[in-house]
Amino acid sequence: MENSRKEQILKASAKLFRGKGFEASSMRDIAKELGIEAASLYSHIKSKDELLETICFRMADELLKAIDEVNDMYFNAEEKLNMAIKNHVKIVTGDLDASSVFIREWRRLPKEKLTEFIKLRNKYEEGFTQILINGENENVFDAPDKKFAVLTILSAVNWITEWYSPKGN
Amino acid sequence: MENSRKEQILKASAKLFRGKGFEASSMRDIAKELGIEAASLYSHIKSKDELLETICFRMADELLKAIDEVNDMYFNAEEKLNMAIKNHVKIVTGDLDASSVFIREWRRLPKEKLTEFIKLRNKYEEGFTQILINGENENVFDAPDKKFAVLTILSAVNWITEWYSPKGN
DNA sequence: ATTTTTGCCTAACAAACGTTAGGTAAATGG
DNA sequence: CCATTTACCTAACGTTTGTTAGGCAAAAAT
Repeated sequence: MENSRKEQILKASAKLFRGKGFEASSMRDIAKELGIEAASLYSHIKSKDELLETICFRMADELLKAIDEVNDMYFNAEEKLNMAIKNHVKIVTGDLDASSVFIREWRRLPKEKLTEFIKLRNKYEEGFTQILINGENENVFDAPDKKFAVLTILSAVNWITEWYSPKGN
Repeated sequence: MENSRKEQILKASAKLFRGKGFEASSMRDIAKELGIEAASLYSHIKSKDELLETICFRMADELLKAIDEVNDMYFNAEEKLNMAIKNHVKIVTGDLDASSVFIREWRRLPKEKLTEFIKLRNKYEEGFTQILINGENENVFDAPDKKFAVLTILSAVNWITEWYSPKGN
């Protein structure tokens, strides 16, 4: 169940999408990575778009679940922010290929799925914003423009995928 | 000289590359933006790759020139860092389309140009690193891992292109 | 006034793309 | 032991892609 052919295809897709981008990675490239023909992929998946969708929405769901858990816990705002960032880093470093695609290639989602994705992403950002609002009430943070602060935090954190290597520091 | 046809093509390309990505923007799309046929573009440019190259390397050169100027000036490290970031922001906000392409689409450069581009980008980052080293000698900054600090600064600053609007705040 | 250059056009190209159809051999299940 | 499903194959499709060839009218240069 875990290493099904579909899962292997997703893994190979994420690797290629990360390296060369979504549109520059052809079905024939993905197939070659697995040692099969391009047409054979369609025994397991419906379309190329489905691959990008699955990768992006899986990451989004995982991140959303994590921040919801943090926000439901009864910690103070400082602890919450700490936990949220730690979780984010853990998830992102847990699958660098998929994360890179999630961060970098989501724009290539088909229009209809794109708006759905952006909705999820905004929800995630609101999770962070909520922590900052809590922090302001507790007088521990001072962030007049919360939206701005959240984006700055996430932009810095997301840069991980560019330099983090599993065996490096 | 300033609004030559080639310059118009570059402007339209940057806009499209930013919006839909390099590979998803066809020559026919770019031509339509200018009200001409795709084949007509080739009176002014050599290839589609040339468009991406010109956009990316122009930005790189402009940024490099700016940081070199700052680093040659005799300010203390704090002033230098301030100036460098201010310049970066000014350049990036000066042409958001080109900057987005520079930040987001440089990966799609042809292999040979890609390594050249990365060399320039590293040089730029070293400009920042140099400032942090100066600051450490002057005991005004404390950044044990300079490479990391520089990337964090730049990642935050580059996020501008995602939210900054010429008429907004 | 005549040549040259410029800036566009239409038509077409070969290559690459995502995807479908139809088949085959091996694994699976009753 | 036979039926069915699974996982792959080859061949081909229609479309889109970047790009070239060749032409034509207007503008610029001589």
